[in-house]
Amino acid sequence: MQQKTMSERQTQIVDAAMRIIATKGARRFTAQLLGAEIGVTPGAIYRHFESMEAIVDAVVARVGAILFERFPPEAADPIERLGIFFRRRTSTILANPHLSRMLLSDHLSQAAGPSQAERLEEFKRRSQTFVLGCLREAAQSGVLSAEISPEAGAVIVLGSVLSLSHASARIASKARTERLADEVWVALERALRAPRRSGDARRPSSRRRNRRANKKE
Amino acid sequence: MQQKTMSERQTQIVDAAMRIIATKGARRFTAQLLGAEIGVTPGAIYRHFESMEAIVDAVVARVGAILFERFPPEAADPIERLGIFFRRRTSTILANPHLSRMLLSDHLSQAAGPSQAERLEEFKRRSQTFVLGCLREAAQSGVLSAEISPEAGAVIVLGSVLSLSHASARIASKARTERLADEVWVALERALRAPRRSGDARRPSSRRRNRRANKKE
Amino acid sequence: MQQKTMSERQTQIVDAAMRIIATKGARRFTAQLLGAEIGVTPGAIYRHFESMEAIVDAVVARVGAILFERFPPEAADPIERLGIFFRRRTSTILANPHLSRMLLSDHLSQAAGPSQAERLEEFKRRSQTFVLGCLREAAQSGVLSAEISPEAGAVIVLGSVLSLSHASARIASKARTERLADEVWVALERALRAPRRSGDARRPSSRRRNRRANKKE
Amino acid sequence: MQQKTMSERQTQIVDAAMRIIATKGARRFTAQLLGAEIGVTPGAIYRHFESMEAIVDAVVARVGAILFERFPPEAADPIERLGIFFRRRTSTILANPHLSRMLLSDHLSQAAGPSQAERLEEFKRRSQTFVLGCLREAAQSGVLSAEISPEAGAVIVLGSVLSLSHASARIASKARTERLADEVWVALERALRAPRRSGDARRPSSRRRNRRANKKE
DNA sequence: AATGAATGAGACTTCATTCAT
DNA sequence: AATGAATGAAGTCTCATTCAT
Repeated sequence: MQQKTMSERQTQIVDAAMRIIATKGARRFTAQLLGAEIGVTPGAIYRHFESMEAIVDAVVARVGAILFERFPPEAADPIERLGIFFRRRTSTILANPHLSRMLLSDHLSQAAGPSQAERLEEFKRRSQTFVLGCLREAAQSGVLSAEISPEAGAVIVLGSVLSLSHASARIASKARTERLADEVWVALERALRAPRRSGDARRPSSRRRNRRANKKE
Repeated sequence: MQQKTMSERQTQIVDAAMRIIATKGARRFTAQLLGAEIGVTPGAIYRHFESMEAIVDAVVARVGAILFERFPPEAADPIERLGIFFRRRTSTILANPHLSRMLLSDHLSQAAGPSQAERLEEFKRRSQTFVLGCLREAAQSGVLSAEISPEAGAVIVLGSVLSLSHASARIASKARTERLADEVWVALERALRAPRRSGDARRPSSRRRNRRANKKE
Repeated sequence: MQQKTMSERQTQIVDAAMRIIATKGARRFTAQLLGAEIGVTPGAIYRHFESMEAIVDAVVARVGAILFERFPPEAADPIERLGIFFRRRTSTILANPHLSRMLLSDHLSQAAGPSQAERLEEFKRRSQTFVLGCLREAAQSGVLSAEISPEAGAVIVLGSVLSLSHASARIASKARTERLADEVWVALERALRAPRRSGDARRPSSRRRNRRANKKE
Repeated sequence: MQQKTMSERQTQIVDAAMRIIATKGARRFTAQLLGAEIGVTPGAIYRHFESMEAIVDAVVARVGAILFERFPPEAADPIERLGIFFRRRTSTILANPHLSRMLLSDHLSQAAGPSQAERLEEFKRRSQTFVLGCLREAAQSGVLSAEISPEAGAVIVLGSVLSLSHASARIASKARTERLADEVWVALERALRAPRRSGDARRPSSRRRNRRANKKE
C-alpha cells in the first residue's frame, strides 16, 4: 500500500492515461489498465477522479494547455507570426510524442464524450483560425504571394504540421525531424511570401530574428 | 426476418460498419449497433462473418481497395504523376466522406487489432513511398525545384491531402472543397517544379542564398 | 443453456424478485442472487429487463395489481363495504405471503427508487382514503357508532389489517389466520356499528350476506 | 479534525446511524454517508466501532432500550395495564419519529444481519406476548368482553399501535396524533371491556387513574 | 438465413475495511 | 483521535459470441 499524495497521483494518472490512449488506443483505456500502469488497484483511481470520464477531461485540458502555451505568437509581420507558430507547434509535438499520436489519430476524441470531443474540435478550430487570420492579414498587406489564396495557404501550412506529426510518430531521430521541420517552413515561406519589392532588404534579418526567438523559447 | 443472400449481406454489413466507425466512433462499433443498423439481430451477423474482427478486416480491405484503385498513376513526368495522385486521392476522399473521417482520425485503427493496424500503416507508407519516389525522381531529372528537398516536398504534399480530408469532413460544399483542392495543387506545383530554364536568370541567385541559409542552420 | 420465452422469464424474474425482497431483504436483491434463483447468469437478466430498477418497477406494479384487484368493493352500506374490503385484503395477503412481508416491512420501498416509493405510498393512501371514506359516510348516515370518530375507526381497521399481515407472516396455519381474521372483523363491526334502532332487524342477515359474498369471490 | 471523546462520538454515531436508516433507508447506510453526517472521514468511524455491523447492533440495542423502558407496566387490572402500555408505546413512538419509521418499515432489519434481525423479532414478540397475556388474564378474570377472544383483541390492539406509528410518520401535528391515540384507546377499551356488572361503577374512575399514571411517568 | 435466449468476460463504480502518518 | 490513500470484494451493466429452434 504505497501511498502518494493526491496531486502526485493525479498527475501520474493523467500521464498514464495519455500514454495509454496514445500508444494502446482509446479502446484499452480502462480503469484496469490504468491502475496496472501506475501500480494501483482500479478502485484506487476513484479516490483521485470521480470517473473515467473525468480523467479524459483532465487529459483534454492538459493537451490544450500544452498545445496553446504561449499562443498566439506575436510578431508584426503576419507570415513571420505564422512561422513562429509553425516552429513552436512542430517542436511541441516533437517534444510530446504522445500528443501527436493522440491528436492525429483522434484516439483522444474516441475516449472523450461528446462535450470533450467538442473541446478538441475547438482546439483544431483555434489553430485553423489563427493560420487563416495570419494569411488574410498577409494578403491585405500585400505580403502574401498573389498566386495563392489564404485558404489554400492554410491548407498547406496546417497540413504540413499534421504531416510532420505523423512523421514524428514514426521517425526515431528527433533531431532529424527537427531539421525536416525547418526545411519545410523555409519552403512554405518561399511559397507564401510575395517577392519583396525593390528596395526592400529586410527579409533576411527578419528571418534571423525569427530563429532566435524560437531558440530562446 | 427478411433474408438476403450471403454476399449481399456481407456488403451491407461492411457498409454499415464503415458508417458506424466513421460517424459514431470505434467505441460504438458493436455487434448490437451493427445489427440494429441493418435491421438484424446481433447473432445473425455471425452467419456472415466469423467475428467482429473479421468485419474490421473486411473494412480495412475495402478502404485499401478504394484508396489504391488505379494506383499508382502513370505519367512520364514525375510531378505530373504526383498531381494525378493528388487529385485522385483528394477526390476519392471527397467522394467517400466516411473514408476521410475514418482515416484521418484513425477510428479504424482503434477498432482494428494489431495485424490490421499494421495493414493500415502500410497504406500510409505506400502513399508516402509513392510521393517520395516521385519527388526523388523529379530531383534527379532536374524537374524538382532545387530549393526543396524531396523529403520536405513529401511532407507538404501528403500534409495537404490530410488537411483537405479534414476540411472535407467539415465543409459542407463538395464543389468548394474540390475547387480548393485544385487551388492547392496549383500552389504546390509552383512550389515544387523547377523554373523552366530558358531565359530565366533571376531566381538562381536568390535560390543560392536560400540554400546557404538552409545548410547553415 | 435452457431457454425460456421472454414473457415466461419475465414472470419468473418478477416472482423471484418478490421472493428475494420479501424473504432475504432488499439489500440482497442483487442481479447475482436473482440470477442464481432462476438458474441463469446475472447478465441474462438484462435481456428481459433494462435494469434492476425496472424489475422493482414491475414488482411494484404487480403488488398494486394484487392489492387493488376488485377494488373498491361495492355495497350500499358503508360498513358492509368496509367489511368486504377487510376480508378481501386480509385474504389477499394470506394468499400472498411475500406480499405481506414486503409491505409491512417496506422491504420493497428500500429497493425501489424514489419514484416507485411514491407509488407505494400511494397504495397506502388509497386504502386509507377508502377506509376513511366508508367511515365518514357511515357517520353521516348514522350507521357509525356515535362513540367513535371516523379517524379513530380508520386507525383500528387499517391497523388490524396490518397486524394480521404480521401474524400471517408468522403463523404457519393459513386456516387459523383466516378464522382469526373473521373473528377480528366481527369484533370490529361490533365496535363500529351503531346499535340498531328499535325496529331495525336487518343487521344479522346483512352479516350473513357479507359472509357469502366473500366466499364466492 | 475536531476530536471528541470516545463515548461522545459513539453516541453521535449511533444517532446519525438511526437518522440515516430512518430517513434515507437502509441501503444508504454506508460508512461514507455516516462519516459525512458527523463530519468525519469514513475511516475514523472504525476507531469507535469495530464494524458497520457493530453500529447496527448498537442501534438495535438503543431501539430496544427506548421501546422497553419502563416495561412491562404494572397495574392490577389487565386492561388498565394494557392501556398504560398502549399510551406509553404510542407516545414513545411519537417522541421518536425515527423510531417509528425504522420499526414499521423494517429499515433496521434490512441493515441488520440475521442475529440482530432476530433480536428485532424478539422485540415484536415481547410486545405481543405482553398484550396477549393481558387479554388472557382479562378473559380469565371476566374483565374481557365475552364477544372477543384474546387473540383477536391482540390483533386489534397491536394493529392500532402500528397504524398510529404510520400516522405519526405522516401527520405533521404531534398534538393531533396524541389526541387521536387517546381516542383510539377509548374505543378499544370500550370494545374490549366486558360491560360492568350491575353495581360496578368503577370504569370512569379507572380511566382517570390511567390518565394520571401516564402523565406522572 | 435469422431469431431469441443464454453465457462469460470484462467494464465502471461503490464500499467496508485497513493502515501509515 | 483523525486523515488520506489504498485494497478487495461485490454490484450493475455491456458485449462478443454460441446455439437451439
